Amino acid sequence: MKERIGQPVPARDFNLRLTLESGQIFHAMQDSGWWQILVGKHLLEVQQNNGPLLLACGDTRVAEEYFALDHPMRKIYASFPPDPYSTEALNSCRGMRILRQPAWECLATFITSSMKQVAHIRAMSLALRQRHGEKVGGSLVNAYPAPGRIAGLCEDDLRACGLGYRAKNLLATARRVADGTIDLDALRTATTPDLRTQLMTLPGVGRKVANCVILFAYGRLEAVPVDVWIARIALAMRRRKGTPLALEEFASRTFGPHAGYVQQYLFHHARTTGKLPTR
DNA sequence: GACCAGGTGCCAG
DNA sequence: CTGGCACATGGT
Repeated sequence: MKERIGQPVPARDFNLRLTLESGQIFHAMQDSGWWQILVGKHLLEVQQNNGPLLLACGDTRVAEEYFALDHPMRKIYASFPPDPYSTEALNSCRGMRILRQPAWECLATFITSSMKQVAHIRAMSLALRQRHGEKVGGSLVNAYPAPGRIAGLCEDDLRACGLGYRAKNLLATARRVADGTIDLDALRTATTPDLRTQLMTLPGVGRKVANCVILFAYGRLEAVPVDVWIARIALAMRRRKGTPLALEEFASRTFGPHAGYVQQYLFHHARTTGKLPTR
């Protein structure tokens, strides 16, 4: 049991555990009361007990950026829709942040997420990291394997990590990133529609995965990934069937300017309680 | 065993 | 444009 103090980082309206367990990232590790989170190859070791974020390892600026401590939470909460279900989700998830993830690991992880439960996504992510990622000193998990690394593997190497039919997609996308067919960094300046169009050219990236990357890695807080839970919720609130795209447009309209935040709170609330809006 | 999971891509009508 | 189906894997 290592004893560490940790440098306090002011963090109002921030709930570390909730944020880490909300289905945005799948590789956070607990180590005797501290959380280890790898941001690319940068190790953060943090904990929170009813107050500031305590940082035992890692750069303060990296932590502030990654945990998005600059997000204007009061303004975001004020923009939540006023219906009872959204209010309930807000109250039960207060302090959950939309992280700023490195683009590649976010993209890759959500390619592997299709038709998988959160626990399975985590298992695949950890297998990929431990078998093919670079070691990082002091970290229980390895870094997410770089595009070039995955590009050099074969489909069976990825299937051995539990990816199933997703192996082909991750491999093909890794090769396109590695050979420069798409430049994830250059896309930062693209408009959201252009960004989405570009991401959706990649194998295994449909509208939902693209929106996850747009929200979780590119910080476009208006993006709304429509998965099975959000579809159920939107259906119950809208009381009219529709295509996934129609449901996304409904959500974008109804959830307001920070619809991505609302989406994440509703998703987590629904997934963990099983409750849906009552019409 | 059936059913479901933070979907995507393809094909028929 | 829409609906239906295959695609791997692992857990109730």
